[in-house]
Amino acid sequence: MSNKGKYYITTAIAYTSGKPHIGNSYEIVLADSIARFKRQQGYEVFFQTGTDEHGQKIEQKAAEAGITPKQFVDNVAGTIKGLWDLMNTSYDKFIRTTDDYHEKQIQKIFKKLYDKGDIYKGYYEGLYCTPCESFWTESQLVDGKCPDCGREVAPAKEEAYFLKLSKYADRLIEHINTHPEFIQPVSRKNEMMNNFLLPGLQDLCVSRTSFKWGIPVDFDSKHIVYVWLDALSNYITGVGYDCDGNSSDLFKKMWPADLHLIGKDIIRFHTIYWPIILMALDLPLPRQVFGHPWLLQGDGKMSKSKGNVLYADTLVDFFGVDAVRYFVLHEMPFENDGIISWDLMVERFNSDLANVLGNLVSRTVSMSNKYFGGVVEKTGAAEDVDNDLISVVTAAKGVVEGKMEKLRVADAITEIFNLFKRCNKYIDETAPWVLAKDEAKKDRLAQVLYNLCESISIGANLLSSFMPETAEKVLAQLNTAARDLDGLDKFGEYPSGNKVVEKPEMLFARIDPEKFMEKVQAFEEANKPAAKAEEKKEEKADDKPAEYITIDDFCKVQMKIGKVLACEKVEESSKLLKSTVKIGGETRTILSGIAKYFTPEEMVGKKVVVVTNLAPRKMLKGKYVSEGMILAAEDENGALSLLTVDGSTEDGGSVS
RNA sequence: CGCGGAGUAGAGCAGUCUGGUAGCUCGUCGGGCUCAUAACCCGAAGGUCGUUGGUUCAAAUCCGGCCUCCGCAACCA
Repeated sequence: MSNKGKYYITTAIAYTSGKPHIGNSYEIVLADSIARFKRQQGYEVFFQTGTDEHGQKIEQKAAEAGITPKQFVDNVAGTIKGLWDLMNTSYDKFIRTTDDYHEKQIQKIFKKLYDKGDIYKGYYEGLYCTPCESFWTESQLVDGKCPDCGREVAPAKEEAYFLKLSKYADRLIEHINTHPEFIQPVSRKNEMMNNFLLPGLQDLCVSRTSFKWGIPVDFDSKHIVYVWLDALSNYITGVGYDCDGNSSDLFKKMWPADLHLIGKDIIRFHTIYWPIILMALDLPLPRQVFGHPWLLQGDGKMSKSKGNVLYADTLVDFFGVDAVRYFVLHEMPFENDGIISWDLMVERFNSDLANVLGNLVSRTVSMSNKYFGGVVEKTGAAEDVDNDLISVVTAAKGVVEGKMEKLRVADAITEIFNLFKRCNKYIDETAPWVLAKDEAKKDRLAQVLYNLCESISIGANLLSSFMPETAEKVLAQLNTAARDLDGLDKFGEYPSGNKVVEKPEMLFARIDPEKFMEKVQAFEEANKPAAKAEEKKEEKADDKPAEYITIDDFCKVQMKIGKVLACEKVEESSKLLKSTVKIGGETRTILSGIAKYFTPEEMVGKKVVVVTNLAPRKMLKGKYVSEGMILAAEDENGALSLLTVDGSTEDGGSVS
């Protein structure tokens, strides 16, 4: 294998605030495919991924769960690593930002930049809300008040450290302009230039004092290093960067990274802050940052309470690892968001994996057995019809490489499947079952089967970066070894006289869509209560939901009949209706999140059940106060109906 | 006017940067074949490219207005 040099690829490190769903898992599979492909091409690849474990959000979540932040992130990081392993991803390094070598380096980096003057101590000036312990900018305020709690804010100053972005801005603009491949896709580049770089960069505040879960600034320990400075630096600390000049050989070989693969939402951090941090450290910039789009769920919104959030491990249970890899890679377009749904997955599974690929292998292996006892021989009995097959198959390597060069992974896979489709067509063109009837055409029949075995071998080798297990299984059925990419444009390497397996193994068993959807529904049903409980736990981890309440508890809830006198939409919200409700002698204003289900007109005149002793709740930043709750029933599909009383009960009547 | 994205055949998408016969996969219908996982192969139907103005010899593509949908944010007492 020719050595083409090194290739250092990273994913964004996953934030350990919870279990990643299938959309999050997509990135690691994408990176893995690229890494495997580069290895097959002959590059010395280093593939790094990991977890981002610091920050206020994690501190809060841990507190809610009643455990330490470290316990919390250990748990989630384990889950994430388990998922990455389940997806058969071939990362070389899994870094955690709580790893001690990383934390030490971050402190050193911070110190170095401080000594150099690129980080300086200043004051963060802004409008401060004391109870919320938060700074706000003018534009974030709502009616001049804190957007969180609606209280007054006051101008305040706080000691903080800043990174001199402005010092390097021109250099960065120059770099982006002279390296068109740096930010991919190109539309993102324009976004960064127009929105951030050209208007002028403000220095970035790179320390925090409002929480503790992070890496302390070692010479000023009440400050915590800004999580992005902490997280981004994983790309160098993970391969052994040392601030004092004692970097590892690995670092010297691998840096700069060849590709940072990230989600489109964090492009700004990777194409502005990160390059500037590197410039300040006198390190070269990564060659390319690719902001991939998102994988969204098609059939209805993902929601924990509906129990329909898709996780990689669930999908693997239903389809198997390689099928899931195929879905996410194939459905994800290059620039726009992709959609994933049960229907689409079943369709792809049946038509692409079972019909085109699985069945092709199956029919080829069984014909080889049927006609030649499994022994495939190159007899040289060629015909014109072979030429097109051979040219398609031998061209595939170059086409796939071209697509991969541009990171068009979905297109690369499509090309490989086109190869398999061409094979199916070839079978039809040559009709081996006809040849088999004529003893004189035995040599020709042998050559046809040989051509098929060779074509499938080449296809399977091309597929191995994307669906490693499947490629291996196909090659095993053809009883042949994996090849380097280099030779895949040559036809005829499959050993003549080779014996394929006796019985073809079914690679992908066709799925009956109806039965399958029944299974899915049963699964979602089964998961619903669990998901609901989990969500509740997340929200209120401290008080465990009691299974029973006493009659006394129940009596604490006062419910009365109210008559809706007036109702209007709340301008600022798409979900809220504001109702004026008469309950006996008093009238109350109640806001309800039911605007999608009822019009204000429908509401007026209804007699509804109202919880009257619920604490008043400020909503929409304190602009409104809701003084109770109108009860409604919700079914599985999320459709709502109001609890009303029939007939004669007057408003003010109590419910028990 | 909170930020961002999207409207192309029944479904999912490509094509838009760089204007020049509207394409792919699935589904549907018709035909062929029987080696194979009711699979495979061939053919057909199906689109005023969201709408409306403009630029141009020529617009899915460039420019402006409008409509609709989605994500984020806010919010569901």
